[in-house]
Amino acid sequence: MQERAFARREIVASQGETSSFLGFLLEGRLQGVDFTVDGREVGLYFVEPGGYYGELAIIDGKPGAEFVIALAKSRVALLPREHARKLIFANPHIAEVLLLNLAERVRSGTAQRTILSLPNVFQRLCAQLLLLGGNASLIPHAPTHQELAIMINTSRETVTRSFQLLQSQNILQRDGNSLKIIDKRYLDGILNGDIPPPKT
Amino acid sequence: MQERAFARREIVASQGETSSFLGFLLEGRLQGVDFTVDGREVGLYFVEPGGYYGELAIIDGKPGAEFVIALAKSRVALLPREHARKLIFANPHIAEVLLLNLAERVRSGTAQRTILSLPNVFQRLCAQLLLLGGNASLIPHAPTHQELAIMINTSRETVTRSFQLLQSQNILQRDGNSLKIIDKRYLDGILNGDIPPPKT
DNA sequence: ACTGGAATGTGCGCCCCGTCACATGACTCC
DNA sequence: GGAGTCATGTGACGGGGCGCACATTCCAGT
Repeated sequence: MQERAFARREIVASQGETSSFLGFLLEGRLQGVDFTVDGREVGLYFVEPGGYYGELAIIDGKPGAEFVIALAKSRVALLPREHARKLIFANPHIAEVLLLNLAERVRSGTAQRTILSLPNVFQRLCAQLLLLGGNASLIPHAPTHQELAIMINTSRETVTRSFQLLQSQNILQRDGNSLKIIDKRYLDGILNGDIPPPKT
Repeated sequence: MQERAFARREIVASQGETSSFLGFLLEGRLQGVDFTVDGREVGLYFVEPGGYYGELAIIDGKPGAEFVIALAKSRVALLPREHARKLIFANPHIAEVLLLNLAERVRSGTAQRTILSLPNVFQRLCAQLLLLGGNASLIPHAPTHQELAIMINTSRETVTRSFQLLQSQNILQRDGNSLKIIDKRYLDGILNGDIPPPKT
């Protein structure tokens, strides 16, 4: 298993290519992105340290449906495809783990889909922030406004404006490269409609 | 393996319940739906005959994240959970098939996500119709406008209006319960921007 | 420390489409 | 075959937010 480093904005895996590796993210942050026919970027998922990418190609041998891009300087460990396949099918235990992981992938995809259905951009942003934060209140290597925007189907400008609002209300705080969620309850409130999304 | 029939609009599997069956759709059409906190319906996926639902619960034992509803009168074959699990883990070949199927599920989820990123409703509708049709030009048991609307994040009225347009241009044709795509090239054209989406 | 590029911040006009309200048409079930 | 329910059609209105344009700030690399 070899290790490789990627600079910010570097392409980790290309759409249309059958990756010959299963990649584990050791450090940094990755994003799966697709492009619509008209050139618009679409954010599919984030990969956090401890996560991985490229399982689909390992399983079905089909070319990747998306690009994987390093959002921050990242280190990944690469497991060759054949090696990975042997590992999986020789050991039913590993196969089960993989199944569990894939199931988790489907579930997180569903969660993201549900976020997208929120009619209001501000709500979508709050939901995405909660998802990013998980239980922790600190989000290291925070994605840029643009990277967030394509995840929640909106424009970069609108994300900026929403951030302004959140920061001025002391809900959110920027700390260099990280993002700190001060008032999680407010985000929750926006999400389920207890607090109406602000006008401008 | 027992068989069960569901009437239109009947709930096949409930959100929050750990299903104890893997269900194969023999006939009809199912839809996976979720609800946002504010009660809005969200369409996640369609299940066509030959497809199945409830694999996630079989794999990870967690409760279903969504409802599964019969869009038309449907028949399903139910395989008990423990039975399914034994089948899967006893036979590495079956496990691989399941992995392949799950991978396909992830890929189709990604495709749906990409559709959602199209800024124009009319484009999203055309994309969804192409996806529904697959290679065939006939869509049996066509979903209602409402059911389509929640798949592509729009309102029922807008779908109706778009349908009016498509039918008046002889792109699409309704035939009772089925839908016939007359001019597939037009839909493709709308999708990749060769043909600009009509104004009203 | 400089400097160029990236990221963020902000005003403004326009238009798509969500929502409401209601009409009409289609199917099912007594 | 009548009645009630569900699906489809259609107009009017209003606002959210996209897109454009530009200013400012941050930061990495030399």
